Amino acid sequence: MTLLAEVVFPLPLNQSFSYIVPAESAGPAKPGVRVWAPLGRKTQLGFLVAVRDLGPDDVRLLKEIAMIIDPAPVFSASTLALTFRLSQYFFSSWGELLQAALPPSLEIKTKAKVRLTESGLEALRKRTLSKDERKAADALGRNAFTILHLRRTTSLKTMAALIARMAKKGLVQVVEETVRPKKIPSAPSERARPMQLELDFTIEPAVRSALEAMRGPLEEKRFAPFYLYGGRTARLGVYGPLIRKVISMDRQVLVLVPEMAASGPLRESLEKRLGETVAFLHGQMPEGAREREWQKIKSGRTRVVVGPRSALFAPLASAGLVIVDEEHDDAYLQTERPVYDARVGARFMAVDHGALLVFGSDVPTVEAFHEARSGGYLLALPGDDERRRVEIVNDASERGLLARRFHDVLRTNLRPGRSGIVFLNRRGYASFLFCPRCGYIPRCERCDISLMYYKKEERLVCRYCAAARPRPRSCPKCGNRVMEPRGAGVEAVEEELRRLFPGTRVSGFDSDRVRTKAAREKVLRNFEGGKIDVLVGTQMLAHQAGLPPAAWVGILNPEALLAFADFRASQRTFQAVHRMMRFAAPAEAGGEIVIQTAFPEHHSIREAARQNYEAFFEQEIRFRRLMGYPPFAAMAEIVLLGREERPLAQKARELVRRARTCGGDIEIFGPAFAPSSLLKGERGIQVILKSRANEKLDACLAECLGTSGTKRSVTRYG
DNA sequence: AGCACGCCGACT
DNA sequence: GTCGGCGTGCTC
Repeated sequence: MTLLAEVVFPLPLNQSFSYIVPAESAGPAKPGVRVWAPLGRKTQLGFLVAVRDLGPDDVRLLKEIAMIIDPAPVFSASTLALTFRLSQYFFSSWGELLQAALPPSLEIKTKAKVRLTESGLEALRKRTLSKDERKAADALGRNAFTILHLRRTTSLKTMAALIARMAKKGLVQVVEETVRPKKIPSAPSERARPMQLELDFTIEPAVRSALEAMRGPLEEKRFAPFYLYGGRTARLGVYGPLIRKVISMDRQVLVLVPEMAASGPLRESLEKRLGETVAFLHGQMPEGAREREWQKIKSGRTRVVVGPRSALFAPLASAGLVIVDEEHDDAYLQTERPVYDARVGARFMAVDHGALLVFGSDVPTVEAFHEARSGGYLLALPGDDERRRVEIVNDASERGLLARRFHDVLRTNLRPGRSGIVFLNRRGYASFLFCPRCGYIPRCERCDISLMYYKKEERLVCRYCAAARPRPRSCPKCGNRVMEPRGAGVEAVEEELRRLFPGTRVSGFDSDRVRTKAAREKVLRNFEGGKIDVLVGTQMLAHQAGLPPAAWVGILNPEALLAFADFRASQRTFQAVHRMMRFAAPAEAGGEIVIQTAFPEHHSIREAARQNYEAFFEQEIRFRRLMGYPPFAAMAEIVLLGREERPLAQKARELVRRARTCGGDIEIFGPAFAPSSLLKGERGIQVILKSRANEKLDACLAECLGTSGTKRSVTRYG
């Protein structure tokens, strides 16, 4: 009987390919081994995911696997299952997800090397080469080098272009060489290091009852979800004993955190509480360190893993507990390929391992809070948000950039030792220029959105494709002599602050001006050191961790986030305001917050200011129910991408036609132009599908997206 | 993602 | 008249 192998590749393809397993390779041909297999005209690295017998459907000519790389599987059955489920759910490539789950020592990298061809050597002998070509050819000789190496040895800056030209003429050949993975020294086989154990003597009743609630499923080793709704301190008070219990049962623990920066303190405090080392896994760690952590987890020497979303792929043999801390954070969603949401992955994993799934946050997503409450697994803990003194200023009837009341607050606060922060989520000087006579607004030709205005550089810049051009002196349409800036950005706020309060040390913090990590740190150090009176920043500043509490915080127009046509706009606004408010010192320490907005009564802004999540939730869930949005429905947004509108529209119509065949349970919105083209110079047409049942939506998505090879993105909600 | 096949503009 | 642009479709 001929054996067939199903192979997936780390390419953006979501399908598997069947290959014949050579008779002599039947032994190691197990799911989870890496293989080399011919695909098209190349031999590709792939992952064997299943073995089966030749069936009657295999009528096409099958190729043979070229080589089985590993003598034994490098992926466990549970890693295969997890990545498979994620690929199904998010329509991402299984192969790319498996690639993400590989330890550094097993990653195969290719390096492009350049070699002179016979005709290249002859041309060198006959001296028919140009000056630069000759330099490259001399450097090459009979060897193969990388372009980087050639650039260094010849000091020709445009080496890449030169090589491309020479390759076209057939003078050189570019070959992909697989680089043997460096032998990475394995970790010394130390036992888990005992550490100073910090014990909590004050176990709150709420913590005690939360632990009590989780005991049953934990001891029975069955899947059960829980949501710890409460402050960080209280959550940690639950995580600690819970993790200890799981360890004592000889099972492993995965703790997911939103960002790398946030995981340091959590890891330390866990180590203190647990009295043993905690593994830390992050994609941006140096390879050696990542490999060592990986090996420690794999061997079972460390039983607790902390990391951001990619830590989901840590090689845990038997997880008894999966924690997703700060559940509300968008960083759990990987928006680049392969697209997946670690919160969904955490659930798949917990189900697969029969583990406890614990979410934690004091500002949960509306969906998760609702699910937890109606599913009876919401555990309320004490909050630890200190009270903040907040004032909301209505700027609907104000003329200037800063409302008078906002101005007053600044005046009383701008004195030595009271540094503050102003948040405004708008880069540049103005979001666009506007002709007051004819209404003309300069737009980007490629992206068809208005161009941002940078005053100092006197430039207009596209926020998507970064294309820039000088600002027009007069209106290009009607010749009017003035173009007015509209939609003030951080630079305009800085200018205004300097004008109103001369001598104030104002510094900006946005992606345009603090590009590098070093620049960011320098500004933050200066702010900490009291060398900056006012720091004006965008969302980027709001995502910085570890700043000392500011004496005052000004939040300018957070309602801008509500303008997005997205059912989660309110949630986003609430979260953003909440996040920014945390930069201010608590009221009892003299901290002050002022929010300037045109929508002072909007629940997302008002309740964030009152630090009342539950009141926000009650209002938001009513809206979601009324509109039939998640969590009362499952939604998916499909964006078809392409350069030309016509074929896109054609495909969108085809997609809608297919969606209609799925039955009346599916609501279809669109096709419509995707708001603000997502990719540089491309157009997007979107179709939104909505259904009461997630499974129905699943089936319909499969129907709509099944085989079409069009460029697209799929986002799922609920 | 690559890579080949296939139909419309600037050139020997 | 060709060379070559990248739009479209396939890879077991």
